[in-house]
Amino acid sequence: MVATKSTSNLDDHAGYWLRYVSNHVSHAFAQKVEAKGVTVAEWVLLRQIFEAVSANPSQLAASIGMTRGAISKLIERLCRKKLVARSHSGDDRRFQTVELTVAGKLLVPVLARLADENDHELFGHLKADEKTSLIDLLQNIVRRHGWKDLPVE
Amino acid sequence: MVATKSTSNLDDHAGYWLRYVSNHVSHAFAQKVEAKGVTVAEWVLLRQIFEAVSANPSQLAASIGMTRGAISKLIERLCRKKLVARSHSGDDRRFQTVELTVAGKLLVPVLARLADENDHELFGHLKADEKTSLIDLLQNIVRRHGWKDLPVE
DNA sequence: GCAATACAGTTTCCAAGGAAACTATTGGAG
DNA sequence: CTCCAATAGTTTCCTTGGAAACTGTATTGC
Repeated sequence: MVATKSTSNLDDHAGYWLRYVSNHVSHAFAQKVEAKGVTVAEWVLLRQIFEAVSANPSQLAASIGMTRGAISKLIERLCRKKLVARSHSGDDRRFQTVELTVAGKLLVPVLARLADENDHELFGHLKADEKTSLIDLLQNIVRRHGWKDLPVE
Repeated sequence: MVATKSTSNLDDHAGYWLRYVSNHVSHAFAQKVEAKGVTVAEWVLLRQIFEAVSANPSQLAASIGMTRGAISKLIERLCRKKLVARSHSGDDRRFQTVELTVAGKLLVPVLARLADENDHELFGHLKADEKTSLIDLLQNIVRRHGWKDLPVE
């Protein structure tokens, strides 16, 4: 008969290590993009707009997994930095369209390069199959739980 | 000659998926512990004090990877919740000792149970070797980069 | 046509954590 | 002994993001 530990070991939790590594990765990346005057959240949003070409705040909020309020403020900040622009293009005046400015379009590849560098610094030592199986495993978890959004924080 | 993509695919970054999954895991756990009136950061701190039996704020800050200021506030909150207690035990009056109260000691196993549940919900579908290899891989990354702290946010 | 409702975006209020200044205590150099 | 640097903890200020109330626009039911 084996006694059950009253309090299991924190180290056994995958979530613990996931968060541990994830936080370090984000933090390292934050320092890199900070030099370009951008936060991680801003990068994620820029990247999303870049991919979508243009989108409205609500779509962005849903795809990024932030509230509409947070996105509203984030867009406001990016507008002030002249990286994106808002407009009322459609006939329904409730909707806006958010697009990258020229400066924004120029910045995205620069930031993407930093993201590549960061990934390489932190995961570059993994063998190719180790990295793909890690990503596969994580994607499987996402699929399995039906997560659709892309949470930022 | 193959053209280089100007902007690599976000999905290729392990960091992206790591953060994606990690955020969801933390969020799910936050909702579970919220019912016990505790935040994730508070749980991490309680857990750390539980393991150390007693410690001073600076040690806790270092081991948890938060600033001393943040720890100070966190301890203050836990004191108000009667889960930990501060005292000036040593002869050096700059140091304090933080210990779990009886209520705190009783709560830790309850929260640990929730952590187990959460881990099982989110990673329970993995085969045993998949899970251990995931954890090994993450621990390797930590070791390789010499990270010693345990960042919370 | 006109409420009532729904929806997009904004704003307000709040909690949390980092940076750095601040207080109190200790140890050391002279 | 005294002044100064180092250290532990606290506090202040600031940024960020969520919750939920709020504004403005469109749609629907009557």
